[in-house]
Amino acid sequence: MDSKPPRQNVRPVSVRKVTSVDVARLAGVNQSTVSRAFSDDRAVADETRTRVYTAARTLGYTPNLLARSLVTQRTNIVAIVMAHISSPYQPYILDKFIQELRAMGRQALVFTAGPEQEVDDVLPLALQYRVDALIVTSATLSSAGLADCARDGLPVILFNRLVAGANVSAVGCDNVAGGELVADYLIGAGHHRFAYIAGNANSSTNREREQGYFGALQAHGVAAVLHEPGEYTYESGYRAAQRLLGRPDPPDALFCASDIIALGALDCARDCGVRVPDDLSVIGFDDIPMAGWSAYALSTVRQPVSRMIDATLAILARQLDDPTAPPVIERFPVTLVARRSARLPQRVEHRRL
Amino acid sequence: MDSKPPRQNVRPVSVRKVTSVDVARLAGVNQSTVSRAFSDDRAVADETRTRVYTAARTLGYTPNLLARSLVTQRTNIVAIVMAHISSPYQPYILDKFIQELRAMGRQALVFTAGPEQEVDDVLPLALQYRVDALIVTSATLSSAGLADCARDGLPVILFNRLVAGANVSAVGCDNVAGGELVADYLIGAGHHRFAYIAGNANSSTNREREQGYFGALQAHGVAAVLHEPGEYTYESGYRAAQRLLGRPDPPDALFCASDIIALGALDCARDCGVRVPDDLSVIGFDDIPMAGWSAYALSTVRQPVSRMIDATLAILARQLDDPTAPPVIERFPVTLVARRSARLPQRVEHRRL
DNA sequence: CTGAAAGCGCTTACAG
DNA sequence: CTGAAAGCGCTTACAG
Repeated sequence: MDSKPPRQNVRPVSVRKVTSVDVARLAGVNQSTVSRAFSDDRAVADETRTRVYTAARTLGYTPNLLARSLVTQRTNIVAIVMAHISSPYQPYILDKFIQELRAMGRQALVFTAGPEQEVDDVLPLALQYRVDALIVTSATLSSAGLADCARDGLPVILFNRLVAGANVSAVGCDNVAGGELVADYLIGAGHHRFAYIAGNANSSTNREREQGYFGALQAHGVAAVLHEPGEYTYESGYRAAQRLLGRPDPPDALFCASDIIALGALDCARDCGVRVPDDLSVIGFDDIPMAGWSAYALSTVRQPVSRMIDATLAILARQLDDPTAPPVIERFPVTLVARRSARLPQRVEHRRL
Repeated sequence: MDSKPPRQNVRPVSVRKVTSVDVARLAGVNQSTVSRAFSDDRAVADETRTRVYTAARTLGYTPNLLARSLVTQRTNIVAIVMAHISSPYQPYILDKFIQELRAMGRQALVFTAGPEQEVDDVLPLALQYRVDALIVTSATLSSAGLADCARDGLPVILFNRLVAGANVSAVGCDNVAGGELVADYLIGAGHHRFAYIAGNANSSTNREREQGYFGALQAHGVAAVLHEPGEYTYESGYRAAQRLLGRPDPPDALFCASDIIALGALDCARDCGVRVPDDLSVIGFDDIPMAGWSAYALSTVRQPVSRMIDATLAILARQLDDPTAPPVIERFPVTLVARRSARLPQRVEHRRL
C-alpha cells in the first residue's frame, strides 16, 4: 500500500545508457569538457583529454550522435534511394556508395522503393530522419518531391537517372552515345535485321539508349527495327527474346537495354538452338561482372561506374559545403567491350566520340 | 565598423526547418498539442487535429525523428551489418530486410564491413546512432563486441552465421544436413571420386556444410576426398576448379560451398572441355536465382530464405518488446533441388531428414 | 584551457 | 482534451 507502485518494466542497469554527464563526474570535469574532448574540436589539455577518455572507457561511454545532430543540425547521414533491388548491378553500386560514404565519415540510410512505389513515397521518411543529402538511383521517373528538396537546400543527386525539369544535380553516362556505338558496331559486322529489347519504358536510361541505337541505325539507312518492350530483369529478356526468335523473320542483331536483359536473351537463344554469334549477335549495356563470365562472354557497353560514383560523392561534398552551389550534371563517356556474343565488325573503324 | 559583423554564411530562409512550435503558433495551439497530433498517441480533438495538420501542411512541417528518438529512447532504426557485398545472394537478403523492416515501421541503417574488416570495427558506429537492434549477416567469424551488445540489452540477431559462445539469437539453415544431402545424392548417382571447394574458411556456413559432406561421405566408406580452399566468389570457384581438373586424378563429383562458387567451377569445366554432368557432377548451395538460369541449371541445396528472414524479424520484434527475452536459435531445414549439373541418383531413396 | 548556461526539437507526466 | 514545464544528451557562444 505504499505510494510508490513498482514500475512494471524495470530496465536492467546495464541498459541505462551512460552519458557525458556520467563521464564528466568520473573524470572530475564539466560535461562540456567531455563534449569537447569527444568532438576533438577545441583544444583540450592533453592531460584532461586522456582523463576523459579513460573515464569514458571504464564506463563504456559512446557519444549519442542523435543528440549531437539535434544541435549541430547535421546528421552525417545520407539517404540512398533505390528501386527494389533486382539487377545485380545495383548492389555493386550500393556497396560502393556505402563504403565511400563511410570513408567520408557518413552513414548510408538505405531506402528501397517497392516494385510499384515512386520515389516520392519514401521521401517523407528520409526527411524525417533529417538526412544531410539524398542520392537517388533508380530507373523510374517522375518525382515532384525531389525538386522540393533541392529547393529547400537539401542536396539531391541523381545517379544514372534524369528527371526533366527538376533543378538537381545528376551523374550518368552517355547513354545515347552508347546506343550509337552499338548500332555502328552491329552494322559494321554486316548485320541486316536489327532488334531492341527495352528496359523499363519510363526510365531515362532506356529512353536514351534506345534513342541512340535507333537514331544511328536510321542514319545508316536502316528503316525497320524490331522493338520489344521489357524491363530490367533476366526473365523479361528471356521472354522478349522468345517472342523475337519465334518470328518468321527473326533478327540477326540484338541490342538489349541492359546486361541482365541480354543474359536472359542469350539463354533463350541457347535454349532455342540459335547459335551466338553465328546466327545472332547480342550486345548489352553496363558490363556487370557476369558479362565477363565465360558462359556468356557478353559484348557490352561499359560505363565507368567507379568514376561515376566518385563524381557523385564529390558533388555531394561540394553541395554539403555550400548549399547555394548550383546543380551540376555530369555525363561520362562509355566504351564498347567486345567479347564473344557479337560478330566482330569487318571494318576496324567502328568508334564514335 | 558596426559591432555586428555580418554572418558569413547566412542560411537561405527556405533551409530553416520548421518545427512544431511554428505549427503550434499557426494553428493557435500549444506545441505539445502538435506533438500529440503527430504521434497519434493521445486522444486529440478531431477538430484540433485537422487544424494542426493543415497548419503543418501549409508550413511544410515534418516531425524531427531525431528529437523524438532522443526522448523516447528508441530510434526505430535497425542496423544491418554485412560483409562487403560480393555474392548475389546478399543483395537479395538485404533488399528483403529493408522492405520488411519498413513494413514494420523501421529503417535500416546498413553497415558493410570492408574486405578485411571485422564486425567489431563497425559496431561502435552503429552504437553511436543508438540503433534499436542489430542484424548481423556476414560470413566472417569472431566478434567479442556482439556479446557485449547483447549483454547490454541491445537485441542482436545473427543471420546465417553462428558465433560460438556469444549468447545471442541466431537464424540459419541446417547446413550440416545440406552437406549430407549432397553426399548422399552424389553417392546415389554412383560417383567415386569426390571433391569439395570451400567457402571462407572461418565462416560457420562453410564449416558446417563441409562437416556434413565429409561426415556423410565417410559414413558411406569414402576415404579420400579432395579439398580445395576458397572463398565465396565466382573467381575463387573458377580457380579452385582449375586446380582440381588439372590433376592427374580429377574428381567426378564436386560439391561447392555456395552457388556462386559452383558457377565459377561450372564455367571452368566448360572452358576445360569437361562435360557436365557426364564427366563431372557439380552441386552448389543457396539456390540463388542464377542457379536456375539455363546456362547453368545448377543442382543445389535450397534454404528457405524468405521464411528465415521472417523468423529473424519475428525474433527482433519479440526482443524489442521484451529485452529480457532469452536468445533463441532457429535452424531451418533445407532441400535439394535437382537440375542438370549433377547426374541423377540411380536409387530413388536419397533423402535424409 | 575550462565551466556555467542556453538551446536543439521533441515527448510526457502533471494539472486542470 | 489541452497547456505549461521539465528533460532527453549533446554543442557552443560567453566569460573567466
